[in-house]
Amino acid sequence: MTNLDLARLFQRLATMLEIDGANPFRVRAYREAARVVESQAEPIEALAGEPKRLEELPGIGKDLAQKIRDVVATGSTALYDEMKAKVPEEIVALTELQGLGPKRVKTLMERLQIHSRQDLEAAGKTGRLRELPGFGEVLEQKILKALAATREASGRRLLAEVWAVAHGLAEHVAKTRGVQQVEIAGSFRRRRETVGDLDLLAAGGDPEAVMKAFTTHPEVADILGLGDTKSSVRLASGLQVDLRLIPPESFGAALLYFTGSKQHNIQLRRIAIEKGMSLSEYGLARGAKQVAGRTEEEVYRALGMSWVPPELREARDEIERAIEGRLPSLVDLSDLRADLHMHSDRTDGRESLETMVRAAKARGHGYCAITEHSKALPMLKGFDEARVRRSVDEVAAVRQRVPGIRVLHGLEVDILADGALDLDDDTLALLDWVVISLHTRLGQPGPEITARVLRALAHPRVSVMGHPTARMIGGREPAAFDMERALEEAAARGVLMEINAQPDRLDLNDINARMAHTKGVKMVISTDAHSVAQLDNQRYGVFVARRAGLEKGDIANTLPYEQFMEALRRARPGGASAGGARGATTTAAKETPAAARARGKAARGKAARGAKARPARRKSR
DNA sequence: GCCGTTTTCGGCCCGACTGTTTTCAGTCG
Ligand SMILES: Nc1nc2c(ncn2[C@H]2C[C@H](O)[C@@H](COP(=O)(O)OP(=O)(O)OP(=O)(O)O)O2)c(=O)[nH]1
Ligand SMILES: [Mg+2]
Ligand SMILES: [Mg+2]
Ligand SMILES: [Zn+2]
Repeated sequence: MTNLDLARLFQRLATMLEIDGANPFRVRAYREAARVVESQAEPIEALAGEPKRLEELPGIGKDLAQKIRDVVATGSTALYDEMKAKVPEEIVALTELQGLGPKRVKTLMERLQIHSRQDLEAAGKTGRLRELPGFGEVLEQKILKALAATREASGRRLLAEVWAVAHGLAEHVAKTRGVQQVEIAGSFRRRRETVGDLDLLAAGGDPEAVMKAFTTHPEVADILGLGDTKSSVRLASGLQVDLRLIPPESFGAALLYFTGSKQHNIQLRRIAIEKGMSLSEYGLARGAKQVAGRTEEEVYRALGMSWVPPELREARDEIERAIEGRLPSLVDLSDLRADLHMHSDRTDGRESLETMVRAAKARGHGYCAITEHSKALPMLKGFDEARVRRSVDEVAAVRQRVPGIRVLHGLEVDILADGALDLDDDTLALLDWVVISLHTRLGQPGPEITARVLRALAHPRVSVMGHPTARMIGGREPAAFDMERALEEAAARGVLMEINAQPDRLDLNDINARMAHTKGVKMVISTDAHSVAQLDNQRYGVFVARRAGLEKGDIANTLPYEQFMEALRRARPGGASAGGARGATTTAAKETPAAARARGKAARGKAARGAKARPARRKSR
């Protein structure tokens, strides 16, 4: 049972308890346990086997720890079975409909024996909902409308998918007369990989005029709520957008509130209470006296801590660190100097190798790697050994034609079902940069795929593991290998891990990247671009890194070229890059060691020196 | 149900909008 499965069960149990009328704080405890379980990098299953480990998690005490152990062992726990008899599991999903919370769902269940969306729709269509206490005609219509909307239209979306519309709406609101400031807040500002809605914050202007401008935007299909300080709309695409309007003197406190996360807000508010104050979106106050509120910094400072970057506001350990002044100095997009995972039309990319290299250079990169697929993916024209040999000259030619950027001759080599690599060692030796990836047999059971990954990571020519789990957001589940062991192996062997920046991959994700960091693994942020436009996705990878709390020094492709190659040589003395990729048009006269090997010449000298300079780190395990 | 250099009991974040509530509960952010 994965952490996500466990979290979902406790989330469901919380709602069942809530519908049953349980103490709201008890309900909150179950929700909090679900959140904590979901945010753990290590499998809870494993922790459950060791004494006291679960109880060490915040928000999980004796009781919840035991219930988690029950679920891990048997798939359920007595309370869950008991609640299931009272509150059918299917009922829980009804609370996702707007306007239906635990109380009304309880009424539906008890008065009309409604158990499913179908039951609810039938009752609505025959006008039976409006009769119920706490219901009415308006709500009945609202429910019918919510039922008609597809799950997809109202579900979460990729951050990249809403990037443009978010900025468009913010600009629209900002143009309204009198409006002084507009920010996109919520999960968007925290750069979560998906967002449930958009949350806009504005200050200044006449409330009526601002709300009117907002709700009459051409994309707005439906107005869900309309007040003086807060309105909600649904766009034609189904995306919900909330606008909060606040006086300028409260803008910082409001931005803090509206950025969240909810749990971060609650923790800050508790600290305010401890200090004899009260925090809301209007400001931090001692009694009737405003203490802070114009800027976020002001509020954090008044609470005794430093400003927390939005990406870290997830109620993990950021408040503790902000108090102690131990917040990381997060990596920034402008720190990146390379893109080390790119495809061209030689395999499944859209543009030529030269076009991709020029585009990487135009984005300010000092070096890049071209990494076509290998032969395990014949549909994508994956390279076999002969094709790699021809590629050596193709890359050399591009180095000639595009001065000012170093080009690593790389490949994205498939990890075969047994953990062997898709190309022979002599061929791998032609490469400056070896990305290894899982693309096939992703459904292998945990032990099998763990062994497969560990074997692949142990290959001396490997530079980096690409999109490690192969998950697709909203699609494929992550491969079931033991990430902790894989990261330990990578750390011991100096293999890098990729943070793949494709908006629907983001792999490693923030949780795994955080664990990688604690294991001492360095990472690279790469776009895996199949077109020039996709080179701009790098920022989404940076967001993942920032959410993981990573600094510039944790990301290898922030290094200048020479230092990057030197670090690779040190970390991978037997590796693909042992000799260094010397090819660039500026030094085109010099042959790269890889190229030399390609023509059967010895390039032993440089590789050996690299190895001698610093032996491989080997961590005992 | 969790938690604790103020507590092992008694707190647990705080505010906006809606509809039917005949004075505010329910839901949501
Ligand atoms: N203090 C407090 N703030 C809340 C609460 N619920 C939401 N907020 C704040 C923090 C949230 O980040 C912000 C926006 O609410 P959303 O429901 O849109 O959540 P968020 O954007 O974080 O995630 P999302 O991707 O939309 O699901 O409002 C709450 O119960 N208490
Ligand atoms: Mg939101
Ligand atoms: Mg919202
Ligand atoms: Zn791939």
